[in-house]
Amino acid sequence: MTGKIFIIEDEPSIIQLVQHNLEKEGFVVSSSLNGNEGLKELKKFQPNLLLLDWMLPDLSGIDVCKNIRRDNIFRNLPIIMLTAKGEEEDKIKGLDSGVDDYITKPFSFNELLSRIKAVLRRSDPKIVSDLLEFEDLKLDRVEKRVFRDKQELKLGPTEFRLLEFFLLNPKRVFSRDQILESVWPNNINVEGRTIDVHIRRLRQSINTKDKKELIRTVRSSGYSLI
Amino acid sequence: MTGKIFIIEDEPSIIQLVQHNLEKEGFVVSSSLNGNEGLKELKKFQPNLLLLDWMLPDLSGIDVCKNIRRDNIFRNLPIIMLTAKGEEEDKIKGLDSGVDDYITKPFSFNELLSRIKAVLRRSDPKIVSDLLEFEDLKLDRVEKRVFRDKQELKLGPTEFRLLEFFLLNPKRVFSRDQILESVWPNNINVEGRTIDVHIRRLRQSINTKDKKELIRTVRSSGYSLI
DNA sequence: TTATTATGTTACAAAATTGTTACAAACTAA
DNA sequence: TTAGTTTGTAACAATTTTGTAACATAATAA
Repeated sequence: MTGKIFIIEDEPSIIQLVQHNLEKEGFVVSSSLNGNEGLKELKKFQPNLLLLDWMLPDLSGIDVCKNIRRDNIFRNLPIIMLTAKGEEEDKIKGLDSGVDDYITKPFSFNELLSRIKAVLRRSDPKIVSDLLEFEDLKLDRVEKRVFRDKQELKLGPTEFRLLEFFLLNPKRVFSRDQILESVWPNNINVEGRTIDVHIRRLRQSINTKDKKELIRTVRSSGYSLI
Repeated sequence: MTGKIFIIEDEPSIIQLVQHNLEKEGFVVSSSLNGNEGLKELKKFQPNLLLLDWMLPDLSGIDVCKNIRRDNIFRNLPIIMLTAKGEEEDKIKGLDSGVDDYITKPFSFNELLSRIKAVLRRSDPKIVSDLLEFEDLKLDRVEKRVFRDKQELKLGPTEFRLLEFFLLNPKRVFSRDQILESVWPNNINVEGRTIDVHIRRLRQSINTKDKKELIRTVRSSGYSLI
């Protein structure tokens, strides 16, 4: 999961929720609170998919949509429309607005995620791959398996989640706090050197002999894949 | 059941329901919300069967159907039309539109499934095979019999459904919740270690001596066939 | 250099997860 | 009905995983 998703939605709480969860899934996410600004940002951001609210303070979602469909570059940008329940569902359907899917609020994040995956699978199957790769490392999120150069590695649950986390943003340095928040279950608090020890365990698991170190320590900052 | 099914239908809730259940049955599924886009996607997706809504925002189902029947490659694509109740039933029947079957909304999923199977059985009998296989394991869904390498195994009802479930998605890791939802009858709630015990029973039944273990335990995640 | 701080490494007990067995209740077939 | 299956759950055993402390080593600053 490595695509870019743009959100145009005027409710900050929804953006907050969706953005945070999508980033956890490995997407790069950006957003705007209104239509006009959104259209501008869109071109800079070059997303693989757009989440578009139906009711916006300035333009309507439909206007934005039409605008995009006229554009040469973004004509084929997949769009998922967010609508409040009962909110002119008929209009959305009736109008040939070129929306790829729509979902009515309130929705669960998992429901949204599965639709995003479905739409992306149609437009660009590479993006929704459940296989994370980095150098000679492969992690299969469906089968829960990890390979280094053909050879399967045996990781514990936390080691697996930790590696999965790093693979979603290779090369990027994460602080211990960031790692904690993303890898450990919510409202669990571990303290002290716990993460260091888990890093050590992960290192031991993936560093088969005569293979180069893949986890870099950035002193006083954190760790990263390299 | 290994075929590909494409859906053209403008109500996401119906797509959601049908897609989810068809995938449970082992089909690969993709969809579009309108006729024009659907026709394009169709060619990329190369389905074995098409579920086509009668009322679409742009083209009518009939238009789509005619369009397909003119196509050289998809001339013989089996099509099942979905219609709202009383919605011009006569026309559909009367019209020689080249539809293979139709079903009126609302319909039960099982009703749809049996029609799909019937149509597929005519067009491509291999696809509706009721034989699930994995390595040296064979499960016959019609005769309700299981073989491991020629030798018949005797499974209890729950063991059978459990194995059937795993065979529909071999290698994939399922959580206990997912297993519960798919294998146990709806709104039944079992709790605690029930699933683990059933897994143990299934293991005992299929692990004839000197055969390798086929069910993998993924700690903190669930189980999978392997 | 030395002092200080951050990270690596090891060990271990507690906690969590899974395997296994047994058994009573529910269900089936005859 | 009765005899035989099947099912859910509890109880206990075996195993793995986890967090933390303690000590070693490396990096940095003074």
